[in-house]
Amino acid sequence: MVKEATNTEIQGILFNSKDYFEQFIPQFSIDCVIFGFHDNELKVLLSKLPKLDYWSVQGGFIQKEEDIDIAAVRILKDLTSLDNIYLKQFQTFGKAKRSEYSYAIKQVLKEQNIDFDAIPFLQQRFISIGYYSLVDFQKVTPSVNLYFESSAWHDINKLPPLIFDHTEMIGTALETLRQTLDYQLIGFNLMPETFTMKELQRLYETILGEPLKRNNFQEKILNLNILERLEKQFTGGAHKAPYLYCFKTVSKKSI
Amino acid sequence: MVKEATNTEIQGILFNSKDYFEQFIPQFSIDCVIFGFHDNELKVLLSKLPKLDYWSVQGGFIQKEEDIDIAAVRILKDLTSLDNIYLKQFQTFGKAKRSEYSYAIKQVLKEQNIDFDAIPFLQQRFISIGYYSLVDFQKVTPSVNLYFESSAWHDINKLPPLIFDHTEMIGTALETLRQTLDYQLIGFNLMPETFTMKELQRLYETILGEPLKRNNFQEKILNLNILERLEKQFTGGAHKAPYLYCFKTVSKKSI
DNA sequence: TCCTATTGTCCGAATTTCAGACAATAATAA
DNA sequence: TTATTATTGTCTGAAATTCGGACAATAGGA
Repeated sequence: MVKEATNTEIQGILFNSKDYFEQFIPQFSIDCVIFGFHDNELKVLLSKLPKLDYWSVQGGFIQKEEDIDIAAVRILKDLTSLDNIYLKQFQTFGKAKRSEYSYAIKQVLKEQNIDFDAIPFLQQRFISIGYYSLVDFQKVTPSVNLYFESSAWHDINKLPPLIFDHTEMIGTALETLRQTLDYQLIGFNLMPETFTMKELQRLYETILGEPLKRNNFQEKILNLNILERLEKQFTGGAHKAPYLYCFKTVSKKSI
Repeated sequence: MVKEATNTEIQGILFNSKDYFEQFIPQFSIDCVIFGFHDNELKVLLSKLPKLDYWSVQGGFIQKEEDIDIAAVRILKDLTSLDNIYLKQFQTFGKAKRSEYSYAIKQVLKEQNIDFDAIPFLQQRFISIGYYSLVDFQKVTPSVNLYFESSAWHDINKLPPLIFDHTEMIGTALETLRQTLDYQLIGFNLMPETFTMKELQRLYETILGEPLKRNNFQEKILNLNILERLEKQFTGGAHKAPYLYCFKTVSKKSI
């Protein structure tokens, strides 16, 4: 077991490997699949490795004396600056070889003075607890984790190359979201404050991956009695204007 | 971080703490909630702490280079001697203080020369990945883990005092089982080779916690076309004898 | 003023779920 | 042998739900 501290200069940040071992539980991470809805597309927030077309679900580590659910909230807040968000654990990923970068990737990173092999804490195998969260796209201000170049939203149907088992991870998160949507009203967490019925229908169609009947969808949702009808939205189209709606409930988290 | 090996004599087994650190990932365990069905009751297999009325879901540790799913299969086999069993991960438990024995329990264990405080590997906080499995009650030959006195099946509605967060763990496993039963035919994993329709109905009623209509249950199950009707079962009752059934499918695991 | 595209709602058909009824029958009692 | 009893297998129609088409209302443009 590695114990010695090593100091590494990465992107101008003096990084002390010993800090990791003192602060966090080794071999153990939390990854957070963040879903948002925009332009009639379901998207996930991903971060890009510098100078590589490889992307990653973002995450973090668990402090020595921290509940994992608390850690997940903290990590999500670091990544999105959002609080009080729908956030659920969905699966733990633990293939022995899951968290190894390919030689090619390591080389490119080394050219940029990022050498994970020099950070003992990161050299070990990691088991990762997957959480997924549903956020209001408009409210997120993404931040970029250490070692990454940028963050961006990606359509769930057009995912870029992903590191590790992150493609599978997003797939499992989406499948969990789908199944949960069938019997819980979590979809609303993805909507802005006000919205039309058509926009809500598009969200459901995107998540479920199938078209829904307009009349029946409207009837079903209205019968749930969770929406408040607001003023009409005049979009300028040559047709009847739709109503705007908002949720009756107070806390999004509890829906 | 503790590195030194300590030897401890427990129940006649010379136990080397260093082995733990060399073989397994620290702070990380797998717990396996094993469900069986017998006497019209849904039961879980639990192990008892010696001379204490405290019981535990059984589990094990993950080898350094072992996939967690593989580890779960290995652990289940150790506990039940069964292979090729329905086994699914359902949740990971990670409260910071979840894996601490009370002072009172430690005292009683110490009187029997079981001193967990003397085993550095076990002194740390543990995060545990919960798996649940569905087994044919009749086929299980339970084995008892180190440190435990005996194993026994317990009715899910009459659980004894449990250590750590194991009560919650069993509750979550049961809830997962319930929800999965609604759209997958996993119930069959709990049945013996042959059974009557009434027995199958009792299983469903026990898991779902609600009575079902005999006629509609029979019709629905038969329409699924997964059962093969065998000979009648003459039990000696003064009434029409029911048919025995078995599954058409080959592998139980795949249902 | 008419036309078009979309929205909100209604209503009947199709399907599924639900509940009662009844004949069949294995063992026992008369 | 026959009647009785408890349970099983199946049928059928009612109730509830889902599904799909139709149509009036309407905002803006022609």
